[in-house]
Amino acid sequence: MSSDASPAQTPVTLREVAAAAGVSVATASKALNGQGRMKAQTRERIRETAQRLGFRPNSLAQSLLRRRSFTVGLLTNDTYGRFSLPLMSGVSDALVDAGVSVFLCNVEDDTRLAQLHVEAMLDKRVDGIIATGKRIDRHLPVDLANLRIPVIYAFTQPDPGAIAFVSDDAGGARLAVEHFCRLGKKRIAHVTGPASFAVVHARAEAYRDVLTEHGLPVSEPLLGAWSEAWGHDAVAKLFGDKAGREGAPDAVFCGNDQIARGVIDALRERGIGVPDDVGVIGFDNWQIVAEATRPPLSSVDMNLAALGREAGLALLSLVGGKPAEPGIRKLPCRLVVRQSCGRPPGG
Amino acid sequence: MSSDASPAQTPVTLREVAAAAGVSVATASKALNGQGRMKAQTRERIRETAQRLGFRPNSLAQSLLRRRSFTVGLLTNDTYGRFSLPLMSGVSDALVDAGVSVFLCNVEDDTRLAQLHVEAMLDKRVDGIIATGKRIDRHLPVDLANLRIPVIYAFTQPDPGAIAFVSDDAGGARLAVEHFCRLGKKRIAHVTGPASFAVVHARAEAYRDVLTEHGLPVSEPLLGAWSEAWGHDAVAKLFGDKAGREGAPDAVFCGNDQIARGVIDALRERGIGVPDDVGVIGFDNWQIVAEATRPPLSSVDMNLAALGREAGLALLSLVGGKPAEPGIRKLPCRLVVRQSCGRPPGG
DNA sequence: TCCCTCTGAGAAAACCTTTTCCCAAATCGC
DNA sequence: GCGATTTGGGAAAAGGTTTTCTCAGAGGGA
Repeated sequence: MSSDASPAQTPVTLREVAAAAGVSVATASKALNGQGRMKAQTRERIRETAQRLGFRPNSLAQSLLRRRSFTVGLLTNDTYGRFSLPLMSGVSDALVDAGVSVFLCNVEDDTRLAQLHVEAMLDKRVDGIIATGKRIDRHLPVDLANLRIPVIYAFTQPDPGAIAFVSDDAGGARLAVEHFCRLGKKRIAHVTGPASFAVVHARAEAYRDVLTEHGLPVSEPLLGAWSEAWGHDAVAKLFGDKAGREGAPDAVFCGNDQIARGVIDALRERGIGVPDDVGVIGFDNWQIVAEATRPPLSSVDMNLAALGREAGLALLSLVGGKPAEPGIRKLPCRLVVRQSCGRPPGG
Repeated sequence: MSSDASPAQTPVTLREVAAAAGVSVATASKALNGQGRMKAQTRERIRETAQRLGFRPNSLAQSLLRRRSFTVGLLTNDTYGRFSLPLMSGVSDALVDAGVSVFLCNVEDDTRLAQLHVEAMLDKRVDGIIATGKRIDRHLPVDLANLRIPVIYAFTQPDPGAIAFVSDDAGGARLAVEHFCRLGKKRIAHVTGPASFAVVHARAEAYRDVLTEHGLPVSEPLLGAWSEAWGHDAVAKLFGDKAGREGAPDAVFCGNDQIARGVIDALRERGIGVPDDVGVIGFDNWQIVAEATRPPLSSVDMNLAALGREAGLALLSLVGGKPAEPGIRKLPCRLVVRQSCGRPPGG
């Protein structure tokens, strides 16, 4: 019904609607926007005419007038990454209801390219920019500090005085280690990534804190690569020479899911049962990995989509003129329990 | 140098440049665009003024006038997918040099959401749309057939009469199987995904063709899920009851990298050597999986970034008014050789 | 001197919508 | 019946740029 959907070669304008309804463009505009005063009957006639002709206002013209384009730019250097994707999805989700579209710009680590994209976005009068990346402790290769439009940082290192949303890595680590404690694990090891990552230290510290709080022995975290291979090697270090398994860990908290997968595979190869002999928890909750491990991997989820949503809403609020306190907001992680961490003693 | 980069609260307009240079806006416009006639000295003075004030033309105003917005929409239903991402990257790469920005719209499988996004894009006067997805044999949940702007399909099922770019799955399968043949493999198996996927049949047929051409025995492809677990199970079926390994395969061509990973793990658990006893080749070349298998996995790459580039360039050409033949273009895959497929007999 | 052609630059329309101001007619109070 | 208010709707400016048209003056040829 409605919309004679003839493949109109050129979009119908307000002027045409007005002519068809026998009124001026001013009246037509007001009728469609619920502004101005006119007979209800006139308003209805104009509405029907617009509907019949399939009129849709030209967003470009509106933007020009309102100085508001209902577009935002999303800048990332994480092309293939699994971090920025859920985040983007959250951003988009928060914005679509406000009629805001998202320009996606991947800038790799190329300053020139980043500059190019930012200028293109400014020229197109985006209402704001969300900057995101693949690491919480690295800048994008471009300066967004004095841009005269609002900028929100998400999952990337912000400029000083800016507003940023990041995951609470320490909190996430606490979730994992405390879960082990609740399960009665006594010797909990931590195998994680390289020292060059800030999150490695944040999580390691939380790991130590929780163990101390519970009066458990703290063994130094094992730092390595973010890879399965390192998880494998770490098991050799943790369980290697021990005759029997006297002092060996009964739980391993891993810095990401790939390490966890390596750990689980290596444990199985040694005939050590997961989760009965040793519990394992990963980080990132990368579904496709977590569900492919045997048994399926319990993992800390950074709630990146939620983080993206928050960032989107914050930007929207800023664009709407509401001021906001600068600073870094840490959003909580959540523990997704599958089967690799073990069941409670009584369960 | 240049650009007194005061954090100007409002962008500088052509009118201000003109005033500062003591000319009319018309002259200023012509000076900056290399149009019209004027003294070289006048032109230069205007250029310098614009530079000094940091003038950048308002893209919205330009678009309104030119009826060309230098934006395109990228529609996908593959939020987290590893398919659409490289593809997007290729699209963006092809367009950025033309000053074209990309609206990314993820529509999941939600018709209402898709409709919403398409209308938002049309309202914003995108110059064209690229539709992509996670499957070559499925439509997006929205009709893009009569849109009065150009549409290109990439890695998704096109409407009839449209222009589409897809990977040549049969060709990709040939690459893999022929490689096995060159390595002297004689009993090549095929473990792949569910029958509901068109690519499963395309690849299986190519698999059969190549074996027949080489006079090798064809065993029926094993259809299952796209998962590691299925790769595991398939090995049981292929190598299971055989005492010794008389009739067992000496090579397995897998429908994706996860299946291949399952196959390799299962073979190792049985003490069967890869690649010496059995060669394995995967599909998709999902780097993070392919490089984590032991040994690293040889795999067929669909060249999705290149595919995205082609799609972007084709759209650009269409937007530029050049007509193009409708139809489906298949772009070649390439075989990425790592260590799982084996070395040539003489090597 | 007269007519013609360049040269250099400005005025104004166009793109499409929104909003402010304005005005004529109708209604109301008395 | 007269002034004051309300009602219904239009004219015009604004947003920033591009492009077409116009025009004054300068120079050239006869």
